[in-house]
Amino acid sequence: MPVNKTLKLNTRDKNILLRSSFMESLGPVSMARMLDLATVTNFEARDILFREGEVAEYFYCSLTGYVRLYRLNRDGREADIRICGPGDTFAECLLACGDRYLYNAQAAENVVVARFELQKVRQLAEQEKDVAKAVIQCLSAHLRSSMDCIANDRLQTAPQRVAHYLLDNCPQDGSSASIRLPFQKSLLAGKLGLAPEALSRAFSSLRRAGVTVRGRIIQISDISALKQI
Amino acid sequence: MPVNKTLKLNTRDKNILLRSSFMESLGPVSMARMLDLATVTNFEARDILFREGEVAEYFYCSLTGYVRLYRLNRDGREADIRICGPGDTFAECLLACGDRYLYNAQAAENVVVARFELQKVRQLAEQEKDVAKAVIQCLSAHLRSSMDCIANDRLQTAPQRVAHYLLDNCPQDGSSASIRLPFQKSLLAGKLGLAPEALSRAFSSLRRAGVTVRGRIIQISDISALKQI
DNA sequence: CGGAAACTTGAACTGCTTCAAGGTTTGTGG
DNA sequence: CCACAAACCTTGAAGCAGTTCAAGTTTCCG
Repeated sequence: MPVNKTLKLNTRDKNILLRSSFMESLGPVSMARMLDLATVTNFEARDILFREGEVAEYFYCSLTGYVRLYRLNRDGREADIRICGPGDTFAECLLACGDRYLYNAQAAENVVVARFELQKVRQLAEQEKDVAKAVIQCLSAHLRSSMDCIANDRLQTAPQRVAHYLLDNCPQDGSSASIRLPFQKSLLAGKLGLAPEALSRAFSSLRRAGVTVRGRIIQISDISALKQI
Repeated sequence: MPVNKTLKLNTRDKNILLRSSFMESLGPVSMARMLDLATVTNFEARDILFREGEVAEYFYCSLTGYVRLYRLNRDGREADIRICGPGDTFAECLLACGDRYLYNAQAAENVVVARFELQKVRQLAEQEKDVAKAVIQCLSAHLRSSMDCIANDRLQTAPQRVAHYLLDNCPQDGSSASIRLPFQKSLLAGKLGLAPEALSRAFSSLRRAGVTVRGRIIQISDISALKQI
């Protein structure tokens, strides 16, 4: 069951929120008004934040931890649509229209989120130009990444998707790198549209390209070799 | 080669443009100013409107015919991201930011499009609230359909995707229906993330559910049976 | 009516899923 | 700090959905 205590923003949460892609571009007035609207909520691992089809009251911003957005088919199989980490907003496409959530949201671990009443943010976006602009920026970024996801699903094999993920999350400079995954491998698998077993096999097929996996730590000995995959 | 003659809007084109999802909600002032910005261009089947990575000057609205948006992988394999018909806008996510096209656009048949200089529409969206709102509506709708696409790709088999498409494009009332596809089957295949052969096999597996195909005409004898697929 | 393009069908193959079993990591309590 | 259990991950084997290639058929359009 969700830990539904609503808390005041502490300094750390506030900083993450102010630096989120949604809020960072706001002017001081809009920023203060958005902060006024925010309430903080904790969820434990596996808690459901909301379900597809439920009447939607809030849009969200993760402050700590990862949230899975996913759909179910009739047999109960799940498909992840997006994984949201600290600073990511979700359910924001309901700001334009729509009164029901479009997917399920589940805490992948212990999570702290800020939420905002959709109705109040809609009003604020009417009044303050920079809020409307932030909504546009945010929808646009998500649309881009969704289109990337469609293209990647349709064009790339499992090892290619993993290589792509590693290169995207890897310091640009240098010929080798080390990454610590910010979440469980099963979450990464879902994000890439794979079963956990397929992710595991993809990692082992990348060994020949110099990728070594130990728990959440991934060593890449040759970045340019990985780009050839 | 593209037929790059720029023409004035005729009455028919103007009507389609005014009823497009982007323009329909605009007030009279914004509508007139958008019309001022529009130029009309024809393309022949297979012409490339723009390529991924090119410097982006315009965003587009189809007035007649269908346009494929797609990406290429290194081997030259293509994956469709979206199919745009009359009244659909594309490349609009560049309004928020970005100076290069994110995908290739190709005319699937003879096509008439309106295009708008991104820079001028950006300015207009700054000035006119209803234009900003139309951008939000438009991005939001595309984000929804992209998320649907991701979920469907990951959850549904080929026959299920086809059944889903038919039900979405089918009059709601009655127990049977007849549909005329608005484009070639190979385009539908791409839209659904399938090879043409897989679409063909999906149709033949739907025969037992009362789906009959003759050219572009598709008869559905039992809509509720199709919903069970 | 004729030719080109589009579609269908078959057969082989590839890549991912599923299921099952064994191994590793993680976190907790003593 | 260690031990232990639970959760997570890996590996193998089998199966299936969709792709690819090739050949034959239908549809479209001048």
